[in-house]
Amino acid sequence: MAEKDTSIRAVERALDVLDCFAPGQLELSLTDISRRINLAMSTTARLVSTLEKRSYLSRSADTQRYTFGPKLAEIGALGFSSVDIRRIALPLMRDLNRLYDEGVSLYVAQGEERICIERVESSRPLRRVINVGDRHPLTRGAAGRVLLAFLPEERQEELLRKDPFTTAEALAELRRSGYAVSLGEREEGVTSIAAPVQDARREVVAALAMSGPSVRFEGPGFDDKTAKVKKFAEAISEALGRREA
Amino acid sequence: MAEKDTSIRAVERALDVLDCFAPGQLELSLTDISRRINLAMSTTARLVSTLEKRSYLSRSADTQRYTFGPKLAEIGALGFSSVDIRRIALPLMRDLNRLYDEGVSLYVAQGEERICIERVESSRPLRRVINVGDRHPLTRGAAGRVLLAFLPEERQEELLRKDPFTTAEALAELRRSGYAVSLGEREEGVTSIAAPVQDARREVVAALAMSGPSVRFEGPGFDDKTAKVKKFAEAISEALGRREA
DNA sequence: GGCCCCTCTTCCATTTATCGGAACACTGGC
DNA sequence: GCCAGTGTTCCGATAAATGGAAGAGGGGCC
Repeated sequence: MAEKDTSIRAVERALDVLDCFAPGQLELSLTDISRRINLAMSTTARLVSTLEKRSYLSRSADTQRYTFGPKLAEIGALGFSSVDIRRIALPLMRDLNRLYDEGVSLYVAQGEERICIERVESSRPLRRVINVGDRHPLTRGAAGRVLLAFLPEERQEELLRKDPFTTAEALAELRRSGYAVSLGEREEGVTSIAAPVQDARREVVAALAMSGPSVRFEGPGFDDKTAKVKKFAEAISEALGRREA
Repeated sequence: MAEKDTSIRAVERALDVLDCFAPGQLELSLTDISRRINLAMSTTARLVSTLEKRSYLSRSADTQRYTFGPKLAEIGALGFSSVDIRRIALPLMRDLNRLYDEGVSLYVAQGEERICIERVESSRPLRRVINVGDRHPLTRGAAGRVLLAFLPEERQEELLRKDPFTTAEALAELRRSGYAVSLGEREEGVTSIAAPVQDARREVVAALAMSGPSVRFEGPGFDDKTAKVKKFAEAISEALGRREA
């Protein structure tokens, strides 16, 4: 990617302000920042004020010094909980895909839906094509049920009331077994196996699913595939920082 | 704090770009962004290019779409590991302070030093005054040893080689007992009790310390104070997301 | 294969936002 | 009371930022 020379100076300067903050340098005065970025006080004040207005910086009422604002924590958390999950999961998804040459997807919950955030496609001509960005109800499909099963209980009840496609008992069993299976729920002749992915705090942040034509999933190899999906979901969880119990 | 009306438009626009990204909207094209912020394609391209140059955004080579860049994850993590630890810990530090009317501090490690990032002072005239920002060697003092004890082993050995004020055996005992005590190490007549604070991943990210004149710490109440410091350090750890073992 | 539409890049004349210096207010230390 | 340092506000000057236009490239459709 060629680096353009037409960047915007004011924006670079604002980012220079953010770069002033570092471990051990948690709070800085206006003068501190002005000196580090080597700009006039009035210029620095305007930059800092703009970042503060947008909650990227906060100003302490008592010390009048600046720190990172809540917006950065929010963006940081968002960044990690989406893009980095994909990056970390993708190599393992490819490994799973290579084992069986079946489609492997990663889903996250959003509202009443689940969204595919990463996908490794099968090379076989007969395949269930899924695209990154595809959305489906949480109540439908194996990956949906996996995500639904680990939502707060009242949230589960609310969604089940609206679309009683599965039951609280089935979700409890899912939490026990650690995986879900759907046989042609969204598409006739398609089977899907899904398992939960946890982060460092043992929160379920995604569902790993492997799916394909039912003719390839039925029979003696089914238990092996189920075990592998669970194992790879565990591996992704560990890669995300979840420690052994 | 009066909100200034003289913010910098180009900076606001760049932040508008960052605000386009949201859960479920992990990747956006240039056109997506341009439409959301209602600016010309050329203007949007320059804004996005500047953010990409500074690693606040990344551009996917295959899809040509933008996502949050590594810099935001880095800043987000930094923000949480410093300012939010203080905010979360402060109410509990105040509670501990009220129990005994002694000074309560929170330290983090940086390089070969520890830094005081939060402080609740005693109201008594005889007190050991400590300021936010104060730095001391990791090898000295109760809080220093607490932080030192949970560093990687080779890092401990390196620091002990430079300043053999404590021993590997003492650090092992500290890890076992869960607290450290210093009697006049940095200042004659001052006692300090410290315990480790963990985050959601069970990493020791800070040391909670209560200190004051030794005349007030000696005697029958010492064990009670020690137990309380440990208990409050646990409470702070739980508030930071660390689950029960 | 050609056409159309959309995305994206690059360039440049114009506009105005951005800039920093200056003046001033405020605060803490001596 | 004075001084030094921090921070705020204002304004004339100028260069940065802007958006429109032209064009390249790619994908989909016929």
